[in-house]
Amino acid sequence: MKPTESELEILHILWEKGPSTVRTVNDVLNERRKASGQKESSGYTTSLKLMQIMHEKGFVTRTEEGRTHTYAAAVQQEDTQSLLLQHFVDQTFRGSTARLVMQALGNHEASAEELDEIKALIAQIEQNQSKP
Amino acid sequence: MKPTESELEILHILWEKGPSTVRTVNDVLNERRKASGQKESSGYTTSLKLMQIMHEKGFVTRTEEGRTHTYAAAVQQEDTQSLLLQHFVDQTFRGSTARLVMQALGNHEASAEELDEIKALIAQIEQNQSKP
DNA sequence: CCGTGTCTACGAAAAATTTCGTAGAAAAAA
DNA sequence: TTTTTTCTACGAAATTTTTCGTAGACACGG
Repeated sequence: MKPTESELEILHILWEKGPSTVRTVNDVLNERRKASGQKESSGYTTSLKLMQIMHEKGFVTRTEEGRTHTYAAAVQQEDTQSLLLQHFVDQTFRGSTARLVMQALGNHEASAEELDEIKALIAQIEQNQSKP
Repeated sequence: MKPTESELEILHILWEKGPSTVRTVNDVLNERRKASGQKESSGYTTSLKLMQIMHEKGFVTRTEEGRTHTYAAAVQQEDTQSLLLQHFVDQTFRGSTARLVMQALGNHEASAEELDEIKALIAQIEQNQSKP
């Protein structure tokens, strides 16, 4: 299943910081929102509610430590990104991964190192294609 | 501004088929939805309403021909994809285009021709980087 | 001419997502 | 101990997006 936009924000924090309390997540969330200036800060109970919903959906696990709960991501970052990417490619590029990559490389300037990484990856894929 | 999911579906049809009536768009929409089996078919007035909203938002233009209206995309496909891509990279890969590309190339098998295209593009970018 | 079908406009229901207010329990501070 | 803060639970607003029902105008076939 696909996490919503807000759920994804929280997942990123859990992936990066590891298991965390609602308080921590909410603080980081608001720092980031403040830094980027894209969204409003949200109240504590908003994050709490979201994380409870994510728990119901199975996106996070929860352990009780005394009064407070500690949440941890229950889904892998790469799996989730892969799932979202699939949807995005279908929706925005009508399934053409090549178009997506071209657009991505065309717009944003990737560093020389990143380009090298990508070249290496392509070479590897070609290897596998020639020797199946 | 960013089109919603449904609005994007309609834009794809207008980009591909050129200026079209609501009837045509709705038919194609339902064919595609039926083919992929992902979503339910939607009624005529649903598409009509969506396209009216898109007109208000400026995503499409509209010309009256007798009783019926013909709609055309008012935004460029590449511009829109670029905008959506920007949001998606920020949201899902926290801004790392390189990660996105790696993930995209890693998951889906691109054809040899596509890989060649991408390699050519990378070469071109490297050209521009060495000669700024 | 008359019924039937198709078109637009419009409001509002339905669904999905996000946000918050309040209550009660537990902890911490005073 | 008393007060204040901090937690969870929960329901329900507020928002956004999608869908549909209905009405009135026009066209077309019979």
